[in-house]
Amino acid sequence: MDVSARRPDKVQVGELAGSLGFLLRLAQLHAFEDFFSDHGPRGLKPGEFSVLWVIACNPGIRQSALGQRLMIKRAHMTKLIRALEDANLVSREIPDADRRAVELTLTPHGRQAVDTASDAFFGYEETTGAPLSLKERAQLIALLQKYVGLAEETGR
Amino acid sequence: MDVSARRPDKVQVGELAGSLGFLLRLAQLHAFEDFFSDHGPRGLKPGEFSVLWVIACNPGIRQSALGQRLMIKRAHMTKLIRALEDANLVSREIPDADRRAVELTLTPHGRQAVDTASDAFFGYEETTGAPLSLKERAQLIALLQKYVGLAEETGR
DNA sequence: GGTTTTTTGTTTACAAGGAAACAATCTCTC
DNA sequence: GAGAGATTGTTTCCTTGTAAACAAAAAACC
Repeated sequence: MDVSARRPDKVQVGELAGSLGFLLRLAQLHAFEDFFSDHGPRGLKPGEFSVLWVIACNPGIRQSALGQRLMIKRAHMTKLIRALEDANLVSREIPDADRRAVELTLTPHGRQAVDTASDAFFGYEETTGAPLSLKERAQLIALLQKYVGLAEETGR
Repeated sequence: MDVSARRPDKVQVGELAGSLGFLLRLAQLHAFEDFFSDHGPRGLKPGEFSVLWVIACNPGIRQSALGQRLMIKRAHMTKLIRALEDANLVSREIPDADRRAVELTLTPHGRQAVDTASDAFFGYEETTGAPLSLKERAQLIALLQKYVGLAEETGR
């Protein structure tokens, strides 16, 4: 074998380069790295923003439904929502119809935080996707939407 | 607002559905979920397998180079390699030419583990990608390769 | 109507992964 | 060749996320 193994850019990954799971992991890390370096800590972290955003889109949504759509486990969701409640961004209400559940709404402060952050988040999204052309980026997004079962539900 | 927010399948995510970072996170979780449910705990976890695999492809590779290619931070890499060494799967050797570095090789036991696992891993990969056609899946993989800078290096 | 089963959220204990400070070695410059 | 600075790996502490056991309420069953 040669000495190329010491040069990071010459590392061979063989068949792994065709593995969907592997590529998705790499791509996600890549996207987050972009996000944090460029965009910087503009207050809300991506996870927090997505939770707030979805609550804004679905006022009164339950923790379980939110967690299923965002693929956040219940145990973790509890902590997230608690933290957001402590930060006075969301309010929890237990409906009379089902007293196990928790219905989530944004506080005025939360609504304002989402408003402020959404420009930065979605604006950033436009400019990312470095080595891809706009067309390729759109194609990638469409395929991912289909893969995760999120197609055709955007605008409705 | 309507009551649809309680039905997990009716949750609206708005513009988030077009966010590359969001989709990548969802897709990765989706892929891992597939993997663990179907494939089950066949010994090696995905992360461990990929590390062993890349060491197999690049004998004598250094921890830093491995970490850069796999996007694993140095602090974490130390722990991973330690665990793999304790399991007698890799061996660490400090080269005379640079005594800071650590060069990694598979032990015979490690080589055997990769051989056994690779069929399961790559075989599984073939069958995954549920709602996508074979063509779409190939397209997705090609786009991801380009996005993460892993194109054209597969077969070499 | 009373018992079982399921759903929903919480708690606790842990695993995965990262940031920052550190020590050792190498490299570069003078 | 003697610092100054960069690289490599390790350690410690912290954040993020998960698994499993639990409690409370609803739904299903008989």
